[in-house]
Amino acid sequence: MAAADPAPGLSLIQTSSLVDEAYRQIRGLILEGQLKPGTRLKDSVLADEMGISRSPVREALRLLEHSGLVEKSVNRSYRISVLDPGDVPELARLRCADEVMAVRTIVQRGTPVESLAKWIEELRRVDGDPEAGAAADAAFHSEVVRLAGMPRLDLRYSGLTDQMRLVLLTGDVSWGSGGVLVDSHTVLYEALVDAVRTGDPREAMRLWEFHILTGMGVPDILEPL
Amino acid sequence: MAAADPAPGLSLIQTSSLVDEAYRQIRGLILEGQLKPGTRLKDSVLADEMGISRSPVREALRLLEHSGLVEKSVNRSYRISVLDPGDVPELARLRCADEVMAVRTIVQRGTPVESLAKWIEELRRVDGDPEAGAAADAAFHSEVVRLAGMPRLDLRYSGLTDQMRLVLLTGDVSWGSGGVLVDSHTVLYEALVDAVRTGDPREAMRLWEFHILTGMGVPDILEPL
DNA sequence: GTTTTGAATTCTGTCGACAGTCCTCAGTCT
DNA sequence: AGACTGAGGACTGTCGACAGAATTCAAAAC
Repeated sequence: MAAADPAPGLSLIQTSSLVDEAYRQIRGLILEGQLKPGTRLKDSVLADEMGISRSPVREALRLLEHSGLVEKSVNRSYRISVLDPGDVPELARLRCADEVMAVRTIVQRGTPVESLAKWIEELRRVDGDPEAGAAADAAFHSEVVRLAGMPRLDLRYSGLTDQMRLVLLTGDVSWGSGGVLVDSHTVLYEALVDAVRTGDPREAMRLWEFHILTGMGVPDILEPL
Repeated sequence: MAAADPAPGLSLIQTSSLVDEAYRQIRGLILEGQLKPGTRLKDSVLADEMGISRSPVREALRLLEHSGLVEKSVNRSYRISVLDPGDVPELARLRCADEVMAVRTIVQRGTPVESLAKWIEELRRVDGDPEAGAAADAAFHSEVVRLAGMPRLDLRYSGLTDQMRLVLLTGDVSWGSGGVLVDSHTVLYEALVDAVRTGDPREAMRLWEFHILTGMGVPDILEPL
């Protein structure tokens, strides 16, 4: 234990390990755009910059590789994954599969969905600010997935959002910046509320998928449900 | 570089790293049932048994944790994950989401699906042998996912099958052992062929989901598509 | 001017070591 | 007898070191 734990008081809960810390930091660097896709990542450099040794950094990089944010071949450095627009259709399909399953599960169980309203609110509040709009958009969709109460779905969906953020960082593509964010999500929300009330998820599923596919600019990659 | 590489000839292609080797071996031990769920895994012991040092073993364990086969808390050993029957519904939902998306994608693209026939064949050949039947069953479904041509889907589906195998190892649950494996899969196969011909995946999706849910013993966790 | 070559440097993969924490288990107290 | 306590050993988290492969860069050849 060498790194600076700035909490001198009672830090009972072990501030997780250096591996988790390194993972968070490197992931942050990538997703904040401070390191561009294709950049080479040398574990020794990263370890130096973070003031820790290479072992935890290596484990963190291995995890990032597993979740698709970095790539590597044997005896060769890690590189930040380069996700072109060509990867968007697959990501869109996976996202549809996950979110639609979340919607179905919520409806099947009759889960209350009011917690989504605050994100509609937020979308309205930040209307016009693309940055904040995208964040609220993402939060809305993550919240739906969370409501399904499926921990493994949560996990893989969050990996998916990371990869989508990475696609946007290539710069050749950008979606969802329309000014219709509020309206579009309001439709989804009301459809979900209806579906929970009636117990029939079909219309909500249809709308949800249409929303995702058009939002990501690939409306034609799937037959309508 | 200390471990025995038993290939003395021209091993040009680096036989991957010790991390991958450790990952494969430990995963094998778990899924073959040689280590029961809940068992404590000490990296030092594993490293000793494999004749390598702890570093690669630790990275491998970290990866296994990420894919859900082992669990751990800080400063505490890894343990083989204990997946009860209570985890089956979530796994079934995730499996439905993935396989149904694979079917839709195949139909949308008109991908040829003849490669599935050989697994129907195999199912007929091994009829009566539960072991081999389960293997052919799994192979059939993996092949469908592979046919969708989505690398990320492949990856996460294979993680899913690992977890399903782990559930079976608790011993409290067992599915799919009916003698109807051949018939059931033949129906799926023919429906998929039809769907590809007509371009309408709906009936195939319905049947597929029904097959998965009943096969895993949770027929009622989703409204029929 | 461009390409090739080869040595120096850098980086990765793996190892052994050390400090701190957790677990074990025998001994003690109620 | 059962619960508590406290050494003692065992295991994890992290580090620095070393060998081998990859990258770099400058000099030489075309």
